[in-house]
Amino acid sequence: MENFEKSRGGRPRAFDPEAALDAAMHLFWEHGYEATSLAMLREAMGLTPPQIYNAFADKETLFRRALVRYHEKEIGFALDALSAPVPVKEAIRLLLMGAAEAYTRPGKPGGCLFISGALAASPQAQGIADELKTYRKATEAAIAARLAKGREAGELPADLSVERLAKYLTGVMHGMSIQARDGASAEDLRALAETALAAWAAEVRQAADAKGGTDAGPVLHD
Amino acid sequence: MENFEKSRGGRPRAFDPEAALDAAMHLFWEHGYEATSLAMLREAMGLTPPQIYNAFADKETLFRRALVRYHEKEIGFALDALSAPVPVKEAIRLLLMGAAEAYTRPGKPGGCLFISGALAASPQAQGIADELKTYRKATEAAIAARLAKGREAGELPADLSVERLAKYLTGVMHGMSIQARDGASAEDLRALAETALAAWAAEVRQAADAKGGTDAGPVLHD
DNA sequence: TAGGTTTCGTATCGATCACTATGGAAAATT
DNA sequence: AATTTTCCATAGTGATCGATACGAAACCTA
Repeated sequence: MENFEKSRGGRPRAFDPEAALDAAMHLFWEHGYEATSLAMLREAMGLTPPQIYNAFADKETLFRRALVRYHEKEIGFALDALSAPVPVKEAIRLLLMGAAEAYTRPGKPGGCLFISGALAASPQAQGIADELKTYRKATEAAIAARLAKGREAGELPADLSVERLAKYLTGVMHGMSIQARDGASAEDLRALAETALAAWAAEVRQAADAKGGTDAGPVLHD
Repeated sequence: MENFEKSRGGRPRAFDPEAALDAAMHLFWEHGYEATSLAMLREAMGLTPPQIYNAFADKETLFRRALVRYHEKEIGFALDALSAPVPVKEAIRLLLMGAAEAYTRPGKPGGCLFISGALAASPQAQGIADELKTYRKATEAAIAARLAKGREAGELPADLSVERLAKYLTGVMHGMSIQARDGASAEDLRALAETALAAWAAEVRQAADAKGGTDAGPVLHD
């Protein structure tokens, strides 16, 4: 596993590319893509500009590599939760609770890089914003897929809209990310997740009630 | 109302400051504070740099004025909903449905300026990020206040945590803002809000059940 | 050791950033 | 009309942006 990249002759690198990438990832996570200057990266990575550009091509490539590393190293909880051999409700619970922990990890920036990285961007960085949107959409799609699997397994009402519920759950995670940025604690986020999960029960109950013929009408219209 | 600022002699302005501020607000809304350059502002506002600086001091002051204008002109729905003479549940419903509409208004950038403006920022723009956080926290506090008022009116269980519920509802609004940025339609957001409001009913029911002595246990643990 | 290859450190590159000095033009005041 | 005051347009300011040119240094192969 070590020395994966074969030496092709020439002077060897005087730094660890993965450690440098980690430093860059944390900086992007904290300040976003455009607001992170090369001067800041240089200091955090402990490298000179030519070292950075030789190893990572340019700032945009460095950011995209940081996204991949973030996806692999920081938010594995999401894939773990959605692929866990548990009922769909428990899987979603693991997902939200994992987010509560990952978004408030000590020593790490609050929230999710896929949101903080570039919600708004200059026209020049539109491609970066689009890339992040793609990551967010992939999460939503993964949630929808897990919900659909649960529905097919009979764990959810057959007439439940998984797309709609996935949008809600993704939105809740996004909201948790911003709350984390605003200083919410892991416990705050867990409480938020609990309330969000209560909606799940209500939504399912509502669908089940409608199915059973005892339609109680819109839940909130009283 | 017109000619509010008295002429103090000298050559009058050749442009409408409010129209220029509107243009700046939309640009900040779309691209965020730091990613909006003066060149972009100059073109969108139809002004020369000295005109901008004479009227608005500097970029930061211009942005803060844009925030005030946004608060007054674009998201009045929030204050309207929270101060409407209706039961608290209906007020919150108005709030979320108002957000669904405001975040997807045709011809306007998606989402909320208070979120898109600067979730992440460079160290130099930390003050701007803090200012936006203050606006977000004010919304959360206003929601909590309305919930507390409803609780005192007997519309909510006495043991309900308004802070916790306010954090959830604020988080949902934040999530709606990001979903809007990612292309969600007003109908998508209304559906998201409906699901979020179902959580409300579940949470209240849960508290009421616990109060009534028929504790059914955590809703989702089955 | 000679040749080839890659990275190293130093010193920048042009472009763009937010911002302003300057001087004349236009309107209000006297 | 004379004076004062403010705004206008032109043309730039120094600073920082992302990204490099250059030649020396350090490795490999032969």
